[in-house]
Amino acid sequence: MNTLFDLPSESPGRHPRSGRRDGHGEPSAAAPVPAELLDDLNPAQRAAVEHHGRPLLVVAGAGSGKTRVLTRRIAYLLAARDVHPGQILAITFTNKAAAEMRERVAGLVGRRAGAMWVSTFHSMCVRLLRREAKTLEMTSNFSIYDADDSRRLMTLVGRDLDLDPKRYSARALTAHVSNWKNELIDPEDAAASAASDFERKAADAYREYQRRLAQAGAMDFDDLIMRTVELFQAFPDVAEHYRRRFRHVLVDEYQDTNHAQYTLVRELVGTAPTETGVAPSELCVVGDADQSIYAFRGATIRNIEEFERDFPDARTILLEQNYRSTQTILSAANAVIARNPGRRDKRLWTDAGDGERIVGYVADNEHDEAAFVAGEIDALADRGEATYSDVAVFYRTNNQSRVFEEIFIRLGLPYRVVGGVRFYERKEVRDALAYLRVLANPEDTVSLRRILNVPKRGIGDRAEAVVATHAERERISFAAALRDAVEGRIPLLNTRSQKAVGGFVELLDGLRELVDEGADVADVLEAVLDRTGYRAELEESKDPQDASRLENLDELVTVAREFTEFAQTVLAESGAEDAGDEPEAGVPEPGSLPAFLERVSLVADADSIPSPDGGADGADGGTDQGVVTLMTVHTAKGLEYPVVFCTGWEDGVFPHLRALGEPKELAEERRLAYVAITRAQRRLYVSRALVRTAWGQPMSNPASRFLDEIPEELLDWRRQAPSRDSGSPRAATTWGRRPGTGADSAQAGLAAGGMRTTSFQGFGTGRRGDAWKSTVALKLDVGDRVNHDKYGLGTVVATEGAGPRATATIDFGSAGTVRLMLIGSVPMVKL
DNA sequence: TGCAACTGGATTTTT
DNA sequence: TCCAGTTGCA
Repeated sequence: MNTLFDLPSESPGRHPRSGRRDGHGEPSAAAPVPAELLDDLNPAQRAAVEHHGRPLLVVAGAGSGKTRVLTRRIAYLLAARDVHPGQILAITFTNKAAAEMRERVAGLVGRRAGAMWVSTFHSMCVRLLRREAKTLEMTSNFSIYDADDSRRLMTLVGRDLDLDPKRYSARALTAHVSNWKNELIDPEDAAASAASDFERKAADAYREYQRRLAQAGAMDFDDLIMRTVELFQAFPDVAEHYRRRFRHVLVDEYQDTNHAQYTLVRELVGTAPTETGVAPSELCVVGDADQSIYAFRGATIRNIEEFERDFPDARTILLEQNYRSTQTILSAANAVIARNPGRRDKRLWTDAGDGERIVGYVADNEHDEAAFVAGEIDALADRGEATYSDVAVFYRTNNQSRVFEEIFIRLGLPYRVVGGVRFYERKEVRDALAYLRVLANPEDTVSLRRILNVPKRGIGDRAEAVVATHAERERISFAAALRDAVEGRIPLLNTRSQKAVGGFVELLDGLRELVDEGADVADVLEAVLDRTGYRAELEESKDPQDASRLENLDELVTVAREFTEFAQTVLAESGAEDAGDEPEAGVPEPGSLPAFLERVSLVADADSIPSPDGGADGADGGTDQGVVTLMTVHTAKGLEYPVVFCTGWEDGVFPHLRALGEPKELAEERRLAYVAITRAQRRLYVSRALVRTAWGQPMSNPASRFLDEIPEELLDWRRQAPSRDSGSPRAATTWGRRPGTGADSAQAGLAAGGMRTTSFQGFGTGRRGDAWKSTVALKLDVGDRVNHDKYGLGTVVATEGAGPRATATIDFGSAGTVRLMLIGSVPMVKL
């Protein structure tokens, strides 16, 4: 969590880490000579740094020195082109990236870096929106709702609109709304273009959701972007103000931008001079289409693919020389990604030599796979070829971490799982923050209702509903309705509840007094935990989970404490020279409650990933060997490790089951595979399991098609699948290497149009040598009618395979079209 | 109101 | 299998 405090720099001239070597082999700080900034760059990198004028797209392959180019370019703008730091806006996706960029630029140019804006899309927008709140006629004090808050709000909306929570789950609705916002579609447009029952209802929900957000003085993550775009489009003078200010805009990870973000960038830099003659700003975007793995969150790869069309005069520079991996690893990555259709050809290369071959392993099951990984890590450590912190284990989905944890614990291998439930997503942390949010913004309904009865104080669902109804009827906020309740103006509320509500309101008032007196955030937080009885309740509990909840709350208090102290140090340091600086409009006072809330809302804690270069920043370094890092491939993006284990390379796992029938999703999975491979510096392992237990059922999984796409000669198979003619009882299921050509289109054709693929299997694992129950439960032909326990009535539209591999594709009407395996206990009868 | 039993669903997740 | 969210009962 150490990047929590050093970004963005709110007060110009502040740069807590200046003077510190940044450890990236950059030229020394202070006044750099322009030539020195170019010295150690390759020709393509240099061109990207020196380029000026037209919009620039830097296509930066994995490990090609992307951050180096960005930071050097900024330093070069300052040193050689006489650009003022205040004219620079650099946008990233993560705080971590922003912090790194800021730090590295500071290492190059020193204190001047402080005046740049280096921030994430979201914090930049928050800053703009708070500043321009008056223009938009909203409070500058708005709460920021994350996915969980949004879902809660949507649940309320769904109930209000009488939507069946099964058909219209808050989850599905918020996803839909998010997509609309990413596309800059407002509720009216959404309603107008709704093409299905679901969309019409979702559009209704969208409108109501927005109304309630506004009422609560809140914005969700997507709003931050969308509203900023609206701001620029509705008020050209505001847009012009910022364009005049930011003459240089740099965007990192451009392949991950969604439509709204793209539009925002476009509005910011402009494409033609304004009426008053402000020319477009200089734009430089950096990215790699092959590493676009967030389409499911609205990122659209088209932004980078069509950059030259969007910005007609643009120049593109390709960075293909890789400084991270061996040629073997790069060749594997190149071969896999080359299978994606319609991509710009790009081939990573290195002069670092071939290195070791990639080790392949076919395990009997996931436990066997984990044992292999653990054994291999042990062996590498024993031989002194790697320390634990050199090693990362990747998997597709979080639940796959379990088997690794089990065996690592058993063997005493130090490890750390990154991801999963994050700190700020923990219930107790969110509860505590909800109190703070209500104190900062009394109208924040979602937070208010969250803590209304937490800890339990006798305000149950009924009481809450009565108050909510009152609020609706009187067209007042929930907070105001609570006050009405206290004053006995809600007849339906019984006296006991009324008393309880009274106590709650009093509690909040008391806490708010504390805030008004200017108490430190940490003290307010302590007061919350004490006065509510939250801490006492956890302390009394015997549940061991509650002990860790307590620890988390203590950690939160520490974070708050450090936040205040940091702000005070900065104020003290900058006080002298920056006196006379007016507080910037819209920026919360450093160290204040709103500032703290903003920070924790916009910070993810992926920051706590132990750095592989030995300088583990986690507190759990344990041994001098560090710890092995376990994470999903998604979290691994942007990281690198000397030794990488790619596990679970099975069709249905990676690529994920739900991607198998969708060429677009399959392409994204392949990019994910590409990301996984290119994380490795020296050694790469790829493994799969023949049988894997999923949802309590053992599943036989064929080899991942991505495995087949790695050229044979790069692979050193440590263990192969038993061959077809080995005569073993398992022979019938051999999933040997399929002819690895064009399999995608065939698969795609098989599973067309949003089809779901499910298999039901009821046999034991091969390991124990069980004979196959090769009885096919149902013999089906095209046209047969069936009744399935789950999907209901259906018609067989296709059959494939025979014996244990027989499958049928069945159209269940409104329940969808499903491909089922027919082996074992199929919950379905033929009619 | 609060607890226990039940049901259904189940990727990935920078902010 | 495991979790969260809902329902039914004291």
